[in-house]
Amino acid sequence: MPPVGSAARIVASVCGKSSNLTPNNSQLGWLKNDISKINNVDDALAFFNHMVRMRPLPDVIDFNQLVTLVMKMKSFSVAILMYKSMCAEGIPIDVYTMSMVINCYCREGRVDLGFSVLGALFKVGLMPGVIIFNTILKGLFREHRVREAQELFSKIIYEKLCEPDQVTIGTVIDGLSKVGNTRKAIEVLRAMENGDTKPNTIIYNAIIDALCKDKMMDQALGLLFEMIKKGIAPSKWQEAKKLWTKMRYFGIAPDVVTYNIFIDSFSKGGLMKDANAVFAVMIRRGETPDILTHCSLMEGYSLQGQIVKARRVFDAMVAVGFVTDIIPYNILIHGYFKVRKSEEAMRLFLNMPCKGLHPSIVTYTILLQGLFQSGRCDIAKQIFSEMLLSTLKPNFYTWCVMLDGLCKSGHVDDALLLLLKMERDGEVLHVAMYNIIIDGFCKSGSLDRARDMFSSLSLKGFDPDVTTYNTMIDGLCMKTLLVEAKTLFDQMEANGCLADEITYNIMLRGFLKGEIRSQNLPSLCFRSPVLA
DNA sequence: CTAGGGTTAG
Repeated sequence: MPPVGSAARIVASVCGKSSNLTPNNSQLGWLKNDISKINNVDDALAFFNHMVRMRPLPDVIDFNQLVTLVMKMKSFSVAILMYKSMCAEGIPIDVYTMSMVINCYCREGRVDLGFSVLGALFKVGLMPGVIIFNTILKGLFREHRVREAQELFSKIIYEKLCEPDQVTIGTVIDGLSKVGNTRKAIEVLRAMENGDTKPNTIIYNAIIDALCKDKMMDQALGLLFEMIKKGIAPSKWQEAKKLWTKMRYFGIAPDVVTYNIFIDSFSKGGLMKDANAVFAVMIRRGETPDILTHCSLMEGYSLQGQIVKARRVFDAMVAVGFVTDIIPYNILIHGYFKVRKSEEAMRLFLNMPCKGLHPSIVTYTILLQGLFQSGRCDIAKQIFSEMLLSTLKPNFYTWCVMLDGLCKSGHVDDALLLLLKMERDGEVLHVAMYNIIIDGFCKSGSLDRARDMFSSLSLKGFDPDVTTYNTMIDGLCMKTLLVEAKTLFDQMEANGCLADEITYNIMLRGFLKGEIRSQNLPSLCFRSPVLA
């Protein structure tokens, strides 16, 4: 953590004195008026700097309002800087200020620092209320610290740390749902239905969303096994429908979010008829579709390759001024690449700045992936180097797309060079990146290099994952090195890495293709979920 | 008149 003392000077040096938003205390209520006019972080910082220097000091509420504004702009680090500066300058702070700072830390994935502010809060004799506990609960779930979140929830209830409310229980239900523990989430919901704090729309939405996403998982698996008929309705989906019915029984109205969840889920599952049916219901019940509703429909059509329909939704969104965000662009660009219309995708990309929208790292990642897939790897490389000169930083997905694109376009050595450069530059690396290179080696006939990289993984501090093994086993099977493949398969299980459907498919295909009725085959068949 | 929970893109 940076030292606290110099924060005010940092603020002062960052913002300078160029702002035209200078406090003017000639009239009563000037401060709130001016704060409400601020619409960017620089002005907020400049205004904060002036407030700090005013005598008498503005009220703590004024400071809090400014911090609220900065948080709405998602500039959490700036809000934290303001808080530290206030502490250093001896400006009074209250529970509101501290709860916001705790939230800032939580939103940045630093719930640990949130706890330290909580400690500071106790130290100055303040007591956290239910809101602060809710914030911390959310922060724990956000960092997948489910155990600790559940423990805190228990403490809240059994040690009466505070009186839990709808938000407390909603946060817990949402957190459990998001890690796939819908069973437990529904348990909490049942308890709630019988308790004093009744569930509301938000709580039902959280579970319905989780159930819909489970349905997607079922569908994906079904597709993988090529066993499903269209319109399959797995158990989880029935559960979602039951909840939907139940909501109405309890007199809890579905809202835009509820409809969006269903539309999004149907769209992603390729069930556009159902998505449109829900859309119609939504309209009939007087709910207004929003940006997300349209994005979901657009994505649904895109995924189905119905780019004309997707474009129609996009144009309709533009017409009503809905396209204030890059996400619709990203979805449509992805859609054009999907139907191999890379020129139109590029055209959209180049047009974004004219609309005052700037491509994000996600846009670039979509673009690079599309260009590689359509065989235009020279342009991809060029755009990538241009991007490196901008302020956008490649993330995990971007790196993977680049490495994979280079490998699949026959530039395995360039991919390796890129990975080595990433190692040198201290990029955050992941075993998935090595898997891509290993696959590239296997597919380009350099099995030895694949083996070398595989065995060097542990030296670099990475454990092979199921994909690493699958890749290597596949490479060995391709060369009908079945004994070595089987050895690796056994080693995989011995190392506690569980084989998945893909592993079995690879093994079976390899052994069958090799026309070797190995003694291992019967046992493989028996254990394969495909044939079981 | 200031603090907390739900649905979008790679």
